[in-house]
Amino acid sequence: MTDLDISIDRSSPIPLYHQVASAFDKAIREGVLPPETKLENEISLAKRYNLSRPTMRQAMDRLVRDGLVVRRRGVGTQVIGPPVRRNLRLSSLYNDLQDEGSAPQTRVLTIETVTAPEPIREKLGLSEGSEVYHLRRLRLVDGRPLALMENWLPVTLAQLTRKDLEADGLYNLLRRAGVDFRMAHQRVGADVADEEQASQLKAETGSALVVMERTALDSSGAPIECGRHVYRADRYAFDITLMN
Amino acid sequence: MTDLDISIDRSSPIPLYHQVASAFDKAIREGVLPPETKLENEISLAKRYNLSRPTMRQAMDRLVRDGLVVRRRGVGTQVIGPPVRRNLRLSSLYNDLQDEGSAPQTRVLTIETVTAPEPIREKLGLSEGSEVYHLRRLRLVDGRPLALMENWLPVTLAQLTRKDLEADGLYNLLRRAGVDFRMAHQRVGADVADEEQASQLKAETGSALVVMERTALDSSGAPIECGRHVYRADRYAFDITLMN
DNA sequence: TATGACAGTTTGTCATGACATTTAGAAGAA
DNA sequence: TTCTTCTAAATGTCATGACAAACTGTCATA
Repeated sequence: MTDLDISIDRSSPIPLYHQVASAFDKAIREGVLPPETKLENEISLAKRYNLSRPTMRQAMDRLVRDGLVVRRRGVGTQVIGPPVRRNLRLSSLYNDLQDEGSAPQTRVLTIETVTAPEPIREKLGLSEGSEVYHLRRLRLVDGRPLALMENWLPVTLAQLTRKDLEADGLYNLLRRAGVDFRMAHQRVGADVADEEQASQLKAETGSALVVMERTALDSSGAPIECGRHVYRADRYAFDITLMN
Repeated sequence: MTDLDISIDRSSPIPLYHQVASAFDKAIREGVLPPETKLENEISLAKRYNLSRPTMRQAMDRLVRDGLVVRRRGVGTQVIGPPVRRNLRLSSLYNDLQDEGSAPQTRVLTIETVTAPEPIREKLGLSEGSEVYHLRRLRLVDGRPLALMENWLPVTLAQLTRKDLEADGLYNLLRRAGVDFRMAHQRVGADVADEEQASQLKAETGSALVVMERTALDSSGAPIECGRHVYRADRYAFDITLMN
């Protein structure tokens, strides 16, 4: 049972429940409220912070949903522990590498506009004869090849140049062009490197590659982009956390 | 704008907000409320179903969190569409295959208890000299080999026999023994098949394998089990949906 | 015709109040 | 000593009421 000192600014535009939830979130992350700590009951917490009980509950709802605390009827509320990093957000290799503190580099191997080949046309839900960008790029980290990336997207989405693509990640460019990413269907499998892949990735022909295929959708559910990326298996894998 | 007929049973132990949310959930899944349908405002919905507005909001909160509807202040509430299958639940290959309508079979190659090797001891957070089960199994579907699975778990968790393991999935056996799964950290990569793997999986030596490593934790955060599974890449891949 | 202001609409936030359900511990009975 | 019942504590559900913030559409003015 711990008393947590929180300063609540009632003149702030930030909702009260959000201020309280954030303060508890921070205290849990920083270990001020360690796992298994029993929190005061809702009624007394609400009194302590001079809030109504539903407002206090709303703050706790947030923490429960974030997996930081557990509530049991008749018992009380207890800290579970710091949040689990699940890797479920729609991101890009470029952004992921940046988040890790790496400096991703891109070499554009192909940038062309073509009439969408049949499987691409289907994946992107385009009509016959639609034009798409066909991109092939090599991604390097610290000067070392990591992935070969092939992507297809409608030309109507954005104007892309070699220079753009070598300066920033594709998803960043699309976002800047107003594309509204909502979700992506992703499949992770494996393959072995052929001669060209091995050459580009500075690996042995026949070595293992992690293969990721993805179709990204915007908020109306329309496909934006599809692609196939292959990564050196000795340098990359996909981490995720599954929950019950 | 659509009127949805809902029967609410006020004598039922099921909370009112849950009954309403379920009815809307069902209507959205079944296309009765198709994507982009504008729902009535909260106040009039609450009146229609003879509920208080916070109760109606609580039902809508559920739908918003499940990604079925979107709410905009000043505008109203709109159906997004049926839920997206994200594959984020902690499951097992056995259960996944069953869910797909397949009949998984298991051949036990190794079942032994050993003193935990150092990397396993660390992964499972065990003390020096602890005994663990070491399991190696072949999983087949329709008589065709799909995956080679190696798992390690403390002997204190359950009594496992060859017969048990060939009759049911490991996770099912552990659940039946009272193990409380909470989450698992999973990594998906790639490798190439050595001679033994190729032989067991009826594949070519040097062919691509999808590699999944996982450590499962119980609800107290203690590691339960860790394992490394390799799958024929031509037969299996990991599908997931990422959201923004 | 275009822009800005205003009004109406809808969701978001917050409060007070009350009852129901579940849990754990204590007390009583066998 | 063990089992059952009861009580207190805590969360879960639900209601009424009120104000704030964001959005859209309409109207007036330049």
